[in-house]
Amino acid sequence: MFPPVMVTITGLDPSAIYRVYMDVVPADGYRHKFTKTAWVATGPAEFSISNPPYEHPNSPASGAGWMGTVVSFAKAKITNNNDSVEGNFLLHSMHKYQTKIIISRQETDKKARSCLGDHTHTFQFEETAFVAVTAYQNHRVTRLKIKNNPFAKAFRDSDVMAILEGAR
Amino acid sequence: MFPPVMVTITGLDPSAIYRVYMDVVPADGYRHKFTKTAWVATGPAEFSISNPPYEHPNSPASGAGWMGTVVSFAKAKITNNNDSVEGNFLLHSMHKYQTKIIISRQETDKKARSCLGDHTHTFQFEETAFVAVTAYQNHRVTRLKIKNNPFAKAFRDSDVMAILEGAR
DNA sequence: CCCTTTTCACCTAGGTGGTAAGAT
DNA sequence: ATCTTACCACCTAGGTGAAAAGGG
Repeated sequence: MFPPVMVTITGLDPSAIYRVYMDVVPADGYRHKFTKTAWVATGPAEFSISNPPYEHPNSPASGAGWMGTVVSFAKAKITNNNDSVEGNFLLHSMHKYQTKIIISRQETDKKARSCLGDHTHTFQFEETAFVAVTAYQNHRVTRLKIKNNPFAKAFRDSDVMAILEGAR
Repeated sequence: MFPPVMVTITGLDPSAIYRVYMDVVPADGYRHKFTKTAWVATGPAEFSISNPPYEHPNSPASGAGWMGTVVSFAKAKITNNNDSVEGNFLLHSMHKYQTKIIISRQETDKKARSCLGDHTHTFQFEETAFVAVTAYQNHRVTRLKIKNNPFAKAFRDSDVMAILEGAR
């Protein structure tokens, strides 16, 4: 996923141990289609696929560790392939999703561990909503990605880019 | 370090949490020199540098997790540079070292945590001994590395390799 | 017609020993 | 003379969108 979801975390107990997850969930109940300049709903969504949350590679870590830096989920991957490796989010193309961040405190006491809900908080960010595609539908998105992703440098400062800019 | 130190671990409590470390420590008290075909001691060692053990990236993990696979320390690095990043082993060139594996069980009970020695075991492997160098002294070592390290493929099946083989 | 898959050139990022120059 | 440093070509490994081919 690019650009990656990046969060800063505050308010943790510095010495407690936490696991941090990112989840990708349906943002609405429709299938979408890109028409001219905007996405429009074209019908009901496919049956939602259940994906386990992606655990951040730094997990588990202390509250102090999580709060010290920007937590980036750059390694999280999405796919439309049923045979994809574990750890990727299996999504429906042309469907709208958004991301959640889950922060779960690890209890050392076994009794406390049984009531897990009390120590887990979920944060949903509407601004992360996106439509999954197999090919870009909007040249402005393509340009945004090429401009900002280091791995797309080959497509910057090129004739293609100049033409796209001119066509804006 | 190549070839990497690789270990298999047995006898852990599958559900307990462990941290696994590799340490690099002096193997003797001498400075060495390569003469014709063998390393010989040439005098007393430099003052030993203290390096913290390298924690395996999978740490912490359950006993079941550690025992399921080969534990490889391929990412561990050695250096002779004082300004090197944290996490590298700072060694004296022309000195002999060997590696240790440290397995430490994490106690949830705070009282047990205070007497850490009881739950930490160290394993020293004489067969991992090596002399740190800034340039290879022995063509057989060079050949061994080129033959087995994927990143040295450029030097395989080449004129250089043929010449070295002939000179054996 | 619309969406998906495959292959590609072109990057980032970083691990090899060789080689020549530098340092003591 | 001996050891060290800096730079290099050449790899592994994998993340980009473009373009052409495939599928329903």
